[in-house]
Amino acid sequence: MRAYDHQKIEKKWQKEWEKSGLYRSTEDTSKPKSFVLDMFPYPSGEGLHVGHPKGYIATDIVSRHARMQGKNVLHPMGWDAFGLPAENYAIKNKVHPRVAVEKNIARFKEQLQKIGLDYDWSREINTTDPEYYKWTQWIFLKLYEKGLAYESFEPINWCPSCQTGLANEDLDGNVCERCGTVVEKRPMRQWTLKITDYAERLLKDLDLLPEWQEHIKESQRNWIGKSEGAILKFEIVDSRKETIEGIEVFTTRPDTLFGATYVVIAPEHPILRKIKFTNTAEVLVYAKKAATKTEIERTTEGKEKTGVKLEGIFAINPATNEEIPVFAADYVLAHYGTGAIMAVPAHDERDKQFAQKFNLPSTEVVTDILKNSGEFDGLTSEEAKAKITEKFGVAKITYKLRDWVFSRQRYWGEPIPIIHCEKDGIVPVPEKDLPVKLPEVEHYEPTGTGESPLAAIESWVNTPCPKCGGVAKRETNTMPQWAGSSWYYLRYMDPQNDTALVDSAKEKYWAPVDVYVGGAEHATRHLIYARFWHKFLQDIGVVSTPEPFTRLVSVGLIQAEDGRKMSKRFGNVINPDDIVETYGADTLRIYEMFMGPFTEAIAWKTSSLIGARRFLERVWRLEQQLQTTNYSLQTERILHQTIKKVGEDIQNFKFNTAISQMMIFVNEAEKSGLSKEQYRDFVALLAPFAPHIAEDIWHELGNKTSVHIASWPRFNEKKLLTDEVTIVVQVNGKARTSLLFPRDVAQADVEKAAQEAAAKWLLGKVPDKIIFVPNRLVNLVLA
RNA sequence: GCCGGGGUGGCGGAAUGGUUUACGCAGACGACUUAAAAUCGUUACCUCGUAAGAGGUUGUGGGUUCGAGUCCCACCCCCGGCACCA
Repeated sequence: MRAYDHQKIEKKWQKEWEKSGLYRSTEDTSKPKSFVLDMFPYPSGEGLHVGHPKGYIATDIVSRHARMQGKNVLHPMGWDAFGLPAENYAIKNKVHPRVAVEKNIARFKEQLQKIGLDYDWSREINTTDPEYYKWTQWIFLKLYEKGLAYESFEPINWCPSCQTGLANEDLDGNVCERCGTVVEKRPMRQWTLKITDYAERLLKDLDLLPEWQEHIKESQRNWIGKSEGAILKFEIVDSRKETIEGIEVFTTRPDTLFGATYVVIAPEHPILRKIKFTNTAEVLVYAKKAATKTEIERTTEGKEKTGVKLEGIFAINPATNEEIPVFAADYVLAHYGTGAIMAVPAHDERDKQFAQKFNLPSTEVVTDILKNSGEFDGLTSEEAKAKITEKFGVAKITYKLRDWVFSRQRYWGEPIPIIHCEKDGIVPVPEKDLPVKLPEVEHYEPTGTGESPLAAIESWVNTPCPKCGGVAKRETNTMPQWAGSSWYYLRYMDPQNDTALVDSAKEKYWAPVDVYVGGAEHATRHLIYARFWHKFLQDIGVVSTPEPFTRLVSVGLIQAEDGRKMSKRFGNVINPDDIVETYGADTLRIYEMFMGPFTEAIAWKTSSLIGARRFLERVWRLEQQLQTTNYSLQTERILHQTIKKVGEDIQNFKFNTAISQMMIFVNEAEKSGLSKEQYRDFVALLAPFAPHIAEDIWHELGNKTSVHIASWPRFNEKKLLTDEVTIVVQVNGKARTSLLFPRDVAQADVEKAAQEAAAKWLLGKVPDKIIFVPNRLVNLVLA
């Protein structure tokens, strides 16, 4: 018998597949399409560890299965190579980011190819390729044209370690997601994208995505943070009761208006600098102090409320016409709602704490229904919300989602295609001049000044104004890490096109992505940004669907054997190259898919890996069990069960149970023998999981073309069932024994036999009731 | 605090309301071998019992049902998202 030499086999078939272009995708409109996508990696310097390929193996199985079902498959791969990880690596290792990225990509690609993934490498993309980022810049110009990209000067999150501004999405709480440093607030000029214009669609269209996992949709809902409420206007009066100003508050509880006993304004609110009160100096000191507090201080002070009363003025509760005091306090956030609230201590925990500290009155106005609320007494909260809003204000919806801070003061990113002209102000780079290429620089370290290192390259910065030809400078900020990944799936459809982002016929054929697999950590980052850009691209006619990804499956992390994250820092990294070398790519693939449910996090265990290898060796040895004459009916039945289950399980990403069913088949085939046809069908089922060994056996069985373009085996419904069934005999719901009957045996026959078999437990009594479940069980019930 | 997902042998895990622990890892015993590895076979939830067997068991406590890991109620614990967001 031939030995199972995984190294020889895997090398041989990988070469063969590449030579024959087996996995090339074409726009073959005669066939149904299947676009299977992985979140593309950023090529870090550490190379892959065994956790990375888990998702790629899954999409590989799904795409191979689709191909065998006669679908036209697009399963591409590329590199998300701009951004902080690549740049920080480059700085640390003192190599140019471009050089580092090229090297890392080569390494990643080599590692991926060893695993035998069916990527169409002719469609490989790289976000740092000018031919690619030309279109990232083009999208920015379109956003600018539509008023969705704007310059702003608001204080934003600044990472003192990465020395750049960040978007809210780049934070974990109040630390930089990349480096873990606590961020500061820093006012600076920046480019911002108006994602908030799309908040409602991003939220509502989650309903168009029944095939997304609920927790991802839930994260996005939380992140968008929609609140429905009202804006109510309170007059501000001085001590002579003369109106000096009005202030708007936002509330989700307009029904509690009669219980509003004071008003709180955020310390940053401009009205504090506009109106006069007797203790202006004290208030401004408080405001200044609040502004310098970091988020950490504001939230870790035990939520002890602080604030200062605005002396000499009052607000008028529009419902009660009572004069109520006004405070500045930092528990009210300037950037949410209107930056001011009506405080209802009886019905809000925070207001209650503040009221207790400052000894303020509290009026209960809602129990089951409204009370102490004048004409609204007796209404339910829901009724009162509508009526009070109507009478005293306007309905208003707010979102927690903030506009996307889109500029980075770093070198390694797409240049923002904008020119600042002394005369014409902001002038977009004309489309024909794209791409604006990232220039070569000697020093690419961040400057920390709020300018990117590009600002120092005068020959690049100084450029004539496209409009007037006069003196102008280029925008020197670059785009964030997430820009290139916000639309890359479209480029795979048409990677070489230099006249359009994507040919519309190709887009109509491939879109949307059928299955998208990647890490759950992208729920509120990449996946929100990509949905935003996609909707924008739909609005300008580039794409034809409302959502980019029909189905989203998040891959569960593979942790190190010690239960921690696999990281060079902990010295617990397992390199897939070593596993491929020693056990083979097919073993690695089977093991990773067999470990447990695909979406769950799970610890790597090298000692369990051997089970996957043993399984493949037993598959290999089945050749010895081949029978030329009569074949086992048992084997045939389990084969058909296996065909059914493996097909269904692949659809449902239940690879672990698909593999265990294949193991059950092998156990049976070893015991009872199998025919050549049965072996052939089984190898076809195995092919998506272990493509090399399957291909090798397939050819050994005399097939001349690849197993990977063979037809997926069909099962016969009639062959799934046994002729005999085991019927469980229960007495009072407790299993006592079991009996063998022909399938579909009559109830009366079973009842009779069961009572005899269970005589011992019936104690001579006759059952009061008999429950019969055909082909499954009989339950003899004694009262 | 709000929301989402979980809790089953020594371990990873399976299980349309119908014999809990499939499949695999680790273990024990046996076969083959001069020996070991590999391979094959047997065994294996817990308690009591020499055994035949009996009883118990899916985080805890209730409920529905002939029958509950699965459905309902309450609680405990773990993982994830949001969070002074009005």
